[in-house]
Amino acid sequence: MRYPASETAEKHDRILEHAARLFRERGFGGVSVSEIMKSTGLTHGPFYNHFASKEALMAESLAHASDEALARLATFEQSPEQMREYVRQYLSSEHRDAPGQGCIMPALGSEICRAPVAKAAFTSHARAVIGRFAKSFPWSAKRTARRDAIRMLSAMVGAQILARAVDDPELSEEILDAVRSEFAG
Amino acid sequence: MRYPASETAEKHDRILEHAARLFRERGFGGVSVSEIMKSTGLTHGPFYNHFASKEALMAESLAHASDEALARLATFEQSPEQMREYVRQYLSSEHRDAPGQGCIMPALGSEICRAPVAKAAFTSHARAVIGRFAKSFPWSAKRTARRDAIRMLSAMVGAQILARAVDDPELSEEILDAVRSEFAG
DNA sequence: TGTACATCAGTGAACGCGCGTTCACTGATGTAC
DNA sequence: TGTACATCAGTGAACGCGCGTTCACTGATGTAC
Repeated sequence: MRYPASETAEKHDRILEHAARLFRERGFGGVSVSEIMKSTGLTHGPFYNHFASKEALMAESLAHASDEALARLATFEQSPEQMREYVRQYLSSEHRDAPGQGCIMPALGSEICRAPVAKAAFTSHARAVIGRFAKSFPWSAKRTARRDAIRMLSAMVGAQILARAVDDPELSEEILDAVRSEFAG
Repeated sequence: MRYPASETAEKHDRILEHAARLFRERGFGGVSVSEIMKSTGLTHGPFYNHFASKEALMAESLAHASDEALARLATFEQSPEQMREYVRQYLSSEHRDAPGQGCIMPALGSEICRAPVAKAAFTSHARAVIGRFAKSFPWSAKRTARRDAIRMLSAMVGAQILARAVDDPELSEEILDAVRSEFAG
């Protein structure tokens, strides 16, 4: 049946929101179109009224998660100390244990390497984050800020992946702590 | 039909070898049992003569790749300069472009986070690599060697994932170079 | 050494299942008059 | 303002497909005598 026009855009966003969370929690391959639609309270049929394919949703949900992440990052760019706090939160066990709300890079990194459709959104996200880090983090020298930003981002992403992949809670904490203390005291 | 007993163990190893390569290239979900068997020159049927399940193969092939990687690492532990060369090779575009022969951490990291069966093998691999790095890399202070080793491993894994996930060859090289120059001049 | 037979890795058809995607149909909403 | 009808997002059955896994069967190998 026909629905109020206002609801259509809202539903599109709701699908995106749920997809972005579920993909990060379980990976692209670990979530079906049906599950995503069910989690928004619909059947799987109208999915194709909103998206051309699952791959298109993957790309769009990545862009959506990127927008959200960059907006959140912006709230930390007011001061050097807040940027350190951002890094502290990134490398927290809370972030480790909630990939669904967290950074797309550790959550989907390995899969994005093999998903051509997803690479464009990932690339522009990575570029944006590197630029923001270079600009806002209290580096010792402006000249090497960009390089330092890349080093920090690499360490943050790697640490979060290792911390999540590891079986032993103590080792997991040790990994987070090692990188946290390097950049955020 | 029955086959010479000597061939059985050899086939087991060949399946492991091909699985370890294919999983790293395409992810656990991106390779079917049939494909793995076909690539060893067999049909899919006898797979279950060798392994209890696909999950069991995932775990065993991870352990196999870990053994190989640690043996390779050992050949670089003769001198500090060789350890730097190891890092240089890890962060090379050759490694980036050949995940099938490369490190399991960037290749399967995100997926291992969600694959309980794979975490034990991953953990013991990570622990071993951290220990070797701490012992053999020319750190400025022995007291902080372990922490430094974790930082370096995190940055290496993160950089390789970012370099692979990124669409733009220039940015990809920049990421590898930033971390390479930090640890290996 | 030669023969008869049990073994068991490999074959390939078949299983149930869930996937991404399609489509004929429904019926409240928005619109034309 | 009231009525008739076209619209189109949602429904849910159905599609072909490939997956992991099973199993009755095959036949060269290894073994018992």
